[in-house]
Amino acid sequence: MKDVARVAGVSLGTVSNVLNQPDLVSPATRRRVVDAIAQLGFVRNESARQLRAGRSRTIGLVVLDVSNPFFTDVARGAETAAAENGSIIMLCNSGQKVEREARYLDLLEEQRVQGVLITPVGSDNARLDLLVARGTPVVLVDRGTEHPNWCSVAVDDVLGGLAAVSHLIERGHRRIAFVGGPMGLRQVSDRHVGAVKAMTDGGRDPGELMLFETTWLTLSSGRQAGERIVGLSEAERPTGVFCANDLLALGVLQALAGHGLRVPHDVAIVGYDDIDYAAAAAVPLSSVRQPRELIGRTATELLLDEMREGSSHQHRRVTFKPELAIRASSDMRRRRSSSARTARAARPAV
Amino acid sequence: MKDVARVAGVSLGTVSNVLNQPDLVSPATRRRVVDAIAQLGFVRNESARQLRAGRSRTIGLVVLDVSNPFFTDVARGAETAAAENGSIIMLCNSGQKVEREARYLDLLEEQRVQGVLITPVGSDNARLDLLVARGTPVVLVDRGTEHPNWCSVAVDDVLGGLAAVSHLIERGHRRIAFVGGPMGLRQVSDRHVGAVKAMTDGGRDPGELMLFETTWLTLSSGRQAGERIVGLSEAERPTGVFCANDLLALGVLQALAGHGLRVPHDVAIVGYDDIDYAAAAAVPLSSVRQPRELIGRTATELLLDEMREGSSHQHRRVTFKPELAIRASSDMRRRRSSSARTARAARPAV
DNA sequence: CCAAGGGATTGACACGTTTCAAACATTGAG
DNA sequence: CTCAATGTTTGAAACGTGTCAATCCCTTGG
Repeated sequence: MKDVARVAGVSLGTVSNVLNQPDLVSPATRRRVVDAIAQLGFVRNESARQLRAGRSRTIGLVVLDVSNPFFTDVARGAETAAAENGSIIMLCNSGQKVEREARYLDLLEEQRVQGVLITPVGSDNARLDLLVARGTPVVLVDRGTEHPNWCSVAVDDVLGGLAAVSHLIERGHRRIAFVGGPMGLRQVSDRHVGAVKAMTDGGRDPGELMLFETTWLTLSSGRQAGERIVGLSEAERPTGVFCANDLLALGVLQALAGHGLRVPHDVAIVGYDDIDYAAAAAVPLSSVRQPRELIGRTATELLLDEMREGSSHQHRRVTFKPELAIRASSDMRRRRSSSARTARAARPAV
Repeated sequence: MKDVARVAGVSLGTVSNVLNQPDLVSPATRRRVVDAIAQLGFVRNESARQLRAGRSRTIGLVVLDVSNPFFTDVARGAETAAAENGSIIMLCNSGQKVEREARYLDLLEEQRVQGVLITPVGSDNARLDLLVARGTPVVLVDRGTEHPNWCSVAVDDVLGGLAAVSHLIERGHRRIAFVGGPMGLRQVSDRHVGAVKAMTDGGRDPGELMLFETTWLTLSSGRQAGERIVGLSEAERPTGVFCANDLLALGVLQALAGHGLRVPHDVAIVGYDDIDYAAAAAVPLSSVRQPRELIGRTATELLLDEMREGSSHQHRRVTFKPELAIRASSDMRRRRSSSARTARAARPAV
């Protein structure tokens, strides 16, 4: 900037004004400065701006798994909303590891980000509380909270789990399994709670709900769970499987197909998230749909509101309702010989 | 830091030493400083560090589409390599838009990133040349280059296209189509060139290769292309389709299935990238496999090398060979009634 | 012709670090 | 007791901006 000022024959302050408040500068000088900038190929130094401003123009988004299309869709929504505000999203992948999550939070705090949007790995709030206490707003993504110190955007996962398993029960399935994990993840445990509730509501013994716990929410974890299901005798084997997310469901589907089990005839499957690949799967996958981009967008907007409103901000909790999309993977009435329909019926949950 | 210094009863310089060169500080004072830091909850200001250092510890990665699992895998590889070096990856999504790409490059340059890893949208090098001229190293990802000013990591896309279409020809297909676009993307045009070459090598008229150009490399673009294919009469319809990437291939597959066409019986499909969902598709998808994480890792390492070596750096071009993974979607000999095999044969290309 | 007013420009300071020469303290040798 | 050597600690000077009170210059009304 000093060079620009010299070349344009003006003071440093004027250059700054041209960049930040052009209206204050006369057209003639403005022109000279702009030319000098072009001539020298001057590029603003964002670090210095941040240092001066005290805050960066970056928002941190910490997700569980960038390879999961659910999260990239959330990220896209967040990115759009941030761009409208001149902010940018810094995408961080915790990979479901507490240490990596902590490392990224450190990094983000050191960068003095405007705020953090996060789907936390654990349920330990201490680190996040610290962040908030030091002045970095936090918005919980894809998880509700009763915590007074932050906003949250979530989908009612209990309702989603309920809808999925109610659907399986309604279709006549008796041996039903839940595939998902780790249970430490709130999304997983909530969906499980919903599944259990559906059993109760359907007049079943909730203890009957079989549980296949997985370590990750990935395709390969799903394949492993699928192998375990395949390994069971026909009498033990569940006929309806609800998976905590679509990646697991796709993995299970792959494993079953690999062993010659037919979906939905031998085993029906319902996933969660309704990622684009769900409808494109070997057997189009029934799934509980979440408004993925909207979640990201809303979380970002809550954060921006919080920043603007300052101390007068009232933390808000936004909860969306999930929708069950019924496709071929579960769309067959048990104990009937009706052929699987492939209708893409999407209907409101519950 | 000033506060820490005061509380610990030392000077500012000492606090800095504790943080950066602890060995220089006596254990006793070091202890006092560390305690003060903990007590005050002091967090380094990365902006100030960067300002002082002149460079950030961030590496920019600009990809065409974060929703494409190919790129998230590349990102994972890059992230791992960066972490080993104490750097972090900032993931930017150009969404195949030139303006967004330009905007992100501006942003990255303003942040004084260590370097930029990029899969460019266009073939206009001017903006990147500027970056390099001003001192920000650039590594091209997933695209080769003859340009002297930067390193590149690529996969031989001509070879990949060649392998895919040769495979279709060898399986007895006569009407073959290429689905992909925009042709402005080097990856797409190279794969197309390979496809044309395969026609020639197979003794066909390259003019016979049908072309379905798409706007994007996405599932929905694939579905649209699929609809166009379905719309053709049986006599015109290609029996073998090579798609420029797996998302397109999955889209085509979905459209065909939706209209009752059987894959591979009526139409065989080969994709590109071999993303995880390829093997999990409705019909497991034949695909040209690229070492996705390795691409990201290698690109990052090239960049770090370039930074370390400074002006003595020799730009390098790394090229990987793709491998064709043959699965059910193309694994049937034309004009024979043999049933589709589901073998997961992966064999070296060509 | 003067004073007041207003737009345009300036200059100095602050932001939070790192760095490095200089000052200081301690020790051991002569 | 002095000096040199070694090990610690200090203080001040950058780094590149944004801000804001102060100054300058020009116009306008009296």
